[in-house]
Amino acid sequence: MSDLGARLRARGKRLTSQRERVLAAVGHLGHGTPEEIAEAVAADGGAAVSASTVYRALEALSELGLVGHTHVDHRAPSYHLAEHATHLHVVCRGCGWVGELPLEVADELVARLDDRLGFAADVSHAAVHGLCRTCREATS
Amino acid sequence: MSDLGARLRARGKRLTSQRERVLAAVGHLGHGTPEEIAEAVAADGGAAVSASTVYRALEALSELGLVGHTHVDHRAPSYHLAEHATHLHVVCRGCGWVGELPLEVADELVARLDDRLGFAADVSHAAVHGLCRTCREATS
DNA sequence: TTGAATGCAAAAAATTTGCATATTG
DNA sequence: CAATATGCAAATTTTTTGCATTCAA
Repeated sequence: MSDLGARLRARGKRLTSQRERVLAAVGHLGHGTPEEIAEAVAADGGAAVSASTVYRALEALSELGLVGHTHVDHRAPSYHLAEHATHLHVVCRGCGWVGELPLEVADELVARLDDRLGFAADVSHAAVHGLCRTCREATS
Repeated sequence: MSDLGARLRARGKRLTSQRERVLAAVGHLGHGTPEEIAEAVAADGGAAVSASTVYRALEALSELGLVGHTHVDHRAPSYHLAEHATHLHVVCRGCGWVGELPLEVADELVARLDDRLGFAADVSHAAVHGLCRTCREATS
């Protein structure tokens, strides 16, 4: 992966310590809500960053494609590094159960999106909703 | 698909006119945020329902598996009928572009989830995030 | 009846925005 | 320097809760 500063500059943005720290925190946490990320940043030794800066940093990093986010639980976006080795979340609408699966299960979907639209899908950490075996039987 | 009242009762819940109207509004709208759904319900001729009731009704209907929701734009869950004939959303993290594709592109993924977990995935209206062709080139 | 559901209004979250000030390039 | 980013605090927006009241079963 290339240099953060260069990537930011390529988009007319600037490299700041806050952005570096937010990015580091996301990588360190694996997954985290904006609030958790803010806490992690505050705990890295430096001064705390304001909530708005965390939001703005995450937005900037998302535009660069460096971080992504998912809505596993509906209230609370969870951010992660785009390149983080990952899984796919499977969320049950009935009981809230959350399962994980290797990304390979979505390989074909990703390939099709690339073929048809030239779209680079980031399925890592994506959440697929539905009903788990138990709820599925209970609801039929 | 069975009767709404029976389904609710099977879960110890009750059939109310508000729940019927919320369900009807979701079906009529196709897609809608809780707020839009509340407006649609208010416009159906009956009395307006309170926001909290809309939230509670959507939650109840989701538990039954009758409605689902997606986060196309991150702020604002969009609800839809689980059975509504639909598409898959493709959302670009860079520019916000939203595309649509037939559900078939995810057939294999759905089949795998069923095989491996007995999970009934509702990929309809699901949103796959990533970078569109344009942003992809701009960011590389 | 009896417990579940509703309506309201108040309370919480979770974000976003305006602006003066500090920084990067 | 000029333009972008940050910090704060205030303003929004979105959801959730407490409770008295109403309604379904």
